[in-house]
Amino acid sequence: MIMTIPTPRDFSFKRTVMSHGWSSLPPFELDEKNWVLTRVLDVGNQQPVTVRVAAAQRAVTIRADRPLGQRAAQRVQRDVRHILRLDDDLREFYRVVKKDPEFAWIGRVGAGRLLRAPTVFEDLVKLICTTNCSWSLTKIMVAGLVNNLGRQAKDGRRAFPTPAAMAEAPVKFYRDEVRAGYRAPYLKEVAERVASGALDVESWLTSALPTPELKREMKRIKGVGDYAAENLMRLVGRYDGLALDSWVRATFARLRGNGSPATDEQIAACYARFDKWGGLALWCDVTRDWLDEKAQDGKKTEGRKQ
DNA sequence: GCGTCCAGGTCTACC
DNA sequence: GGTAGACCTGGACGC
Repeated sequence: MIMTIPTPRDFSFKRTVMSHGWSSLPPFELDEKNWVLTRVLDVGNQQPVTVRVAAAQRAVTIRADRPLGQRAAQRVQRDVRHILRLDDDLREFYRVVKKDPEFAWIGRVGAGRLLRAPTVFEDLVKLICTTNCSWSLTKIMVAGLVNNLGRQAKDGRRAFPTPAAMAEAPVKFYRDEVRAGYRAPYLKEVAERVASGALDVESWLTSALPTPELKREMKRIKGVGDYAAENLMRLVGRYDGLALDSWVRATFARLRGNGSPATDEQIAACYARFDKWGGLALWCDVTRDWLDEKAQDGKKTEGRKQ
């Protein structure tokens, strides 16, 4: 079954799927040769569906692995729109960066849409799995979650586990199978809170809370600090946090400090002129050459976060 | 192959 | 409010 969704004029499929490391974490799979993004999507109680998403003329095409009813098809289209940020309006961001010759390229190439999961819960869990470890360990942890707890699609691929499935697994599972180490009780706890309804992380997408308050709410989750909260803020559409980690600091030093380390305050000052878009301008700045590097040598995402 | 050291972000206890 | 140490793992390195 094939579906087509029109895309905004300023949308870039490649820039979006390559916007950070999510496309290399299951259930995402990225075919960088043919530029096809594959993943398993949950469509309610029925069996999950594997979809292959690719760019077309001012549109994306979605190939589902089986015929879908109307409701399931709508759910798939909603998820793809959400994942690719097709409904995000970045025109103001592009107007702001256009004024700066060093950043005007962002609007020209359609950068700035950051790939995300169909649910805030999945993004949150994955971000906890990126903290205080190498990217290779993040991949091991996420694969452990998906392979052990995710529901299976027709082709054997698996969806990301539901909060309920994660809540049922014991802490020992997170420690021994997922290799989450000290994060094990954090993952169990957040899954239990979301599954029970005590914590509604999906509401963060439309929250009216001021950014600092929303960030405080995110940081109340064990395992979520400044770095994880500010990255999650970006994925719910708020870009004033810089989400600094060791890779961003080192890349900033290489690009803008002639190799000399900068303080966090100096980094913030560099992007202050972009106001509420500062975090997005920073991220576009430090990842500008990713697509070029891919084109040149197929460089993987190893050695960096996200 | 084995042991040791290091990097990574957050939590907690302490001042 | 700020700071130091612990948490845990994979990878790099030396032997």
